[in-house]
Amino acid sequence: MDSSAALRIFREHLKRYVDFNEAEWILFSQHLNFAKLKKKHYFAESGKVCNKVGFIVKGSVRYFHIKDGEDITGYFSFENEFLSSYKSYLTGVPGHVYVQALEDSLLITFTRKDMDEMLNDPMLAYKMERFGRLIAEHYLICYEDRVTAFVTQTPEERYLELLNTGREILQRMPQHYIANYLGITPVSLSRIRKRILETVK
Amino acid sequence: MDSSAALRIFREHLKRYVDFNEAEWILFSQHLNFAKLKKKHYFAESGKVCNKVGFIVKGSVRYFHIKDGEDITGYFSFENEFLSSYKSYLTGVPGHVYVQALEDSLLITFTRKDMDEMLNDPMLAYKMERFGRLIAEHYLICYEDRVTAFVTQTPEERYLELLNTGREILQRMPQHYIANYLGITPVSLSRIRKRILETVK
DNA sequence: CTAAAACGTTAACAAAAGATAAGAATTTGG
DNA sequence: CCAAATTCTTATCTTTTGTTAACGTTTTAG
Repeated sequence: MDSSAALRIFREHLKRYVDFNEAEWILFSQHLNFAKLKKKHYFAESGKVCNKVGFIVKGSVRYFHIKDGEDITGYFSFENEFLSSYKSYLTGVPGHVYVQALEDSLLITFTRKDMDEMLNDPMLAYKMERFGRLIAEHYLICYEDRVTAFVTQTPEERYLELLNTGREILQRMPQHYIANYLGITPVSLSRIRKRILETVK
Repeated sequence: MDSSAALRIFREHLKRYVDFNEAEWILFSQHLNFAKLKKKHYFAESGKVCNKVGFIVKGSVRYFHIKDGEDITGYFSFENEFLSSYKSYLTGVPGHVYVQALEDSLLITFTRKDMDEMLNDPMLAYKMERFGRLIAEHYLICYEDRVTAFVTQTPEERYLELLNTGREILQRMPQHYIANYLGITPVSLSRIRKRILETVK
């Protein structure tokens, strides 16, 4: 895929959030970069400031933390989703999360510096504030739902819900990552799956 | 407390996010309402669309879900924080959460309709987009941290962290609400507390 | 192609959490 | 002021999860 095809995909996706006119789009796209992220390479690392946001044109990433020497997967992103170590990007403080490509991926990125320039450019400021608001609101809802699931559901219920709504995760992610994502160990998820199979029988 | 004192507090708090000039502030404040919410009364209810956001000048609220006839507390808000059934407010769809005053509370509120008017008013649009963006980013970070805690920490670790960072919750909320907030039962939290006390000895 | 790594299941045991109930202490709401 | 409700702890029992290790299968990387 070439850059212009990637740009088209990105622009199409952004229509959900903001409608840039031609002049605005030209200004905006001047601040965009294209990046290939090879499998297992990092978009963000714990202990480092993440100064950019990416949009996944092709590929996928996982977010993970390292605790007691073990890595624990907390989230995934796929095509047409954004990725960043958001807290670090937003606050400028080093993050605690690793964001790693799960396959060779194609990204469109912009830096915090570019975003600040756009937020300060009278030609773009309004649209960029709006863009930022709608993206943040979108992910706020995602995280709110996830917290609710942890508070109100058992691991088994969370897995059953994933069976209904998380096709992409189920199809594309190994089971031990999914277990972490659900807040349990891989062994425990294996048992839950067995339990469900026996109940269905 | 009278309305103008409440307004001053609100304006002071908003400076963290947006700096309104006098003309903007006059326009903005025309869209604000003052509301007293008596203890145990609801700001939002499951099954209903929540069409407003509030700012707590005085008081506190808890968010809870009802599952199998039991209520499960998921979150709290105190003075100088916003409250809403955000997903419902943002999407216009009925929410699944109850937001209830824990004490007689004083709120400043605005409706979704008012916010939309402001977002469409050329005099205010830019500042309101910015306001919305920064608020959403703030709560996005809160929820991201919370999800990370559920994925990477045990209930005991989450409680120990609350001991370090959650003074307000610990001091103002009964223990069984805190247990729910941590994703466990009240009985389990009581045991964790006992375990910690015995370890310290 | 092949050795190494990664993945998923299962087993056995320990640790933790859920469910239920009882009882004491505290708070509450007329 | 007082009865009722709430809150917290504790005990008992059951269920679930964590931990560790083993094993076969699949995937990966050189």
